[in-house]
Amino acid sequence: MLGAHYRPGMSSTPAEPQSRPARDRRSPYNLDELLEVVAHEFLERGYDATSMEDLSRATGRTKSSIYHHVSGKEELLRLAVARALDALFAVLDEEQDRQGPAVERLERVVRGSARVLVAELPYVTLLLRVRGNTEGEREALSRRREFDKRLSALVGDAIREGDVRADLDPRLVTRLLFGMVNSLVEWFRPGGAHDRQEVEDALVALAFDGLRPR
Amino acid sequence: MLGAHYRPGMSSTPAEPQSRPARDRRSPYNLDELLEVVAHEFLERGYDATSMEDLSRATGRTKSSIYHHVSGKEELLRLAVARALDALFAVLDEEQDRQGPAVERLERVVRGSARVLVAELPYVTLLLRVRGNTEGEREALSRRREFDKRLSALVGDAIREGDVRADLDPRLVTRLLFGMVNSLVEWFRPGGAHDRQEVEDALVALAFDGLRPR
DNA sequence: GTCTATATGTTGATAGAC
DNA sequence: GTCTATCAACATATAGAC
Repeated sequence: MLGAHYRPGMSSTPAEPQSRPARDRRSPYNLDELLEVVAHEFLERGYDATSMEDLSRATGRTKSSIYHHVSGKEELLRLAVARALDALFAVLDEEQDRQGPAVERLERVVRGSARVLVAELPYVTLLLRVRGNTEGEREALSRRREFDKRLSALVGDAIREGDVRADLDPRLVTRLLFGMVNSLVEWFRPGGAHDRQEVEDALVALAFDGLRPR
Repeated sequence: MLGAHYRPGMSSTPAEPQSRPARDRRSPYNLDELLEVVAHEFLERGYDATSMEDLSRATGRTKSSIYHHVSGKEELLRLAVARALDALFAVLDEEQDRQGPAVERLERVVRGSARVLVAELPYVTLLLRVRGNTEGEREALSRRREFDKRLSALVGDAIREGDVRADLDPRLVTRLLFGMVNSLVEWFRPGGAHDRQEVEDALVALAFDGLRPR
């Protein structure tokens, strides 16, 4: 049965003496390109189930060559999730010192987050799967909590200004709202059934006006 | 720093010759109890990062003893996620042959799903993290897709009956709605800041009526 | 049903030539 | 900056006594 009991490292060509890449996918060294391939591999099998051998194959370089550029597997994850966090914070920072009702800033943050999720899909997906096993992951979680706190404050402002219903706890609302936004990473794929704009609009429509026709 | 750089298997007592349990947590063999501990361990570190050695320690049994009852680590995951799937399908099956408007059945399914998520939190969380690495995981994903299909049909019915807005794609709405529901597993903890009923009500309020005051 | 002991392979990472 | 070769630690899983 195809793929049954497949485990990373259970190479299909065990005769191969070492980690020689199957084909030449190399290009002049470039961290961005390396991270792109690495993130893809981490997503496909999960971080822990992906071996440096897998990364070697996927990047068309030997393990040693990868170790020449980064300290190890953990740093690769750290670099990938930092990319996601930087992009997400950029959205918040842009709205931070803007004028206007909080509810409008909130809507723009929802749209901006959705756009970042789509634009940086692999990196954000990795970020959302981080569990805090290592120091690097715990730092990422800490930055995520800071992000969530600022979101919560924004929702709180919108409630106080009377543009968001006041019968629900702001922290609870924030969690559910961005739980919905973040769930995009579970199914959204570029070129899939729904395009970016349609998803963004549906997200805002559902979040602000709900399922029932008005 | 407590737990810094902790990795499974990096035992804090490396002098220990073998997998002897630190304390006696054993009880007459019981699959339910075993699964409960196992699910907890899988959640804490992730499935791949949890070794049989970790499970041995956590259950107060040796690895061999665990292998006496199950074929291996993969079967433990299979049993755990099957539990979640059975509970979720039970919710749908209960509504399946009920009368009344689809929108009311949809609300009950949302509430029922949220209740299952909370009641079977570890198992559902594991289910939602399954990526399809092994045959057992792929079977779980297949059952999940079947579940999502039935949800989508229910949303479609509610739209046709005019009780859910018709300007949004039913599949897209289903994904966002249950993305929000499923996001509970990321933060809900029994005894935490919010209780089950509050969360359930907020979920339904947000889903059906949205953030804006009516 | 639990244990001790061990087989067998993979893992992340390093040494050192080119 | 890439390679070949290799390591020590750890993984899943099994054998067989009690």
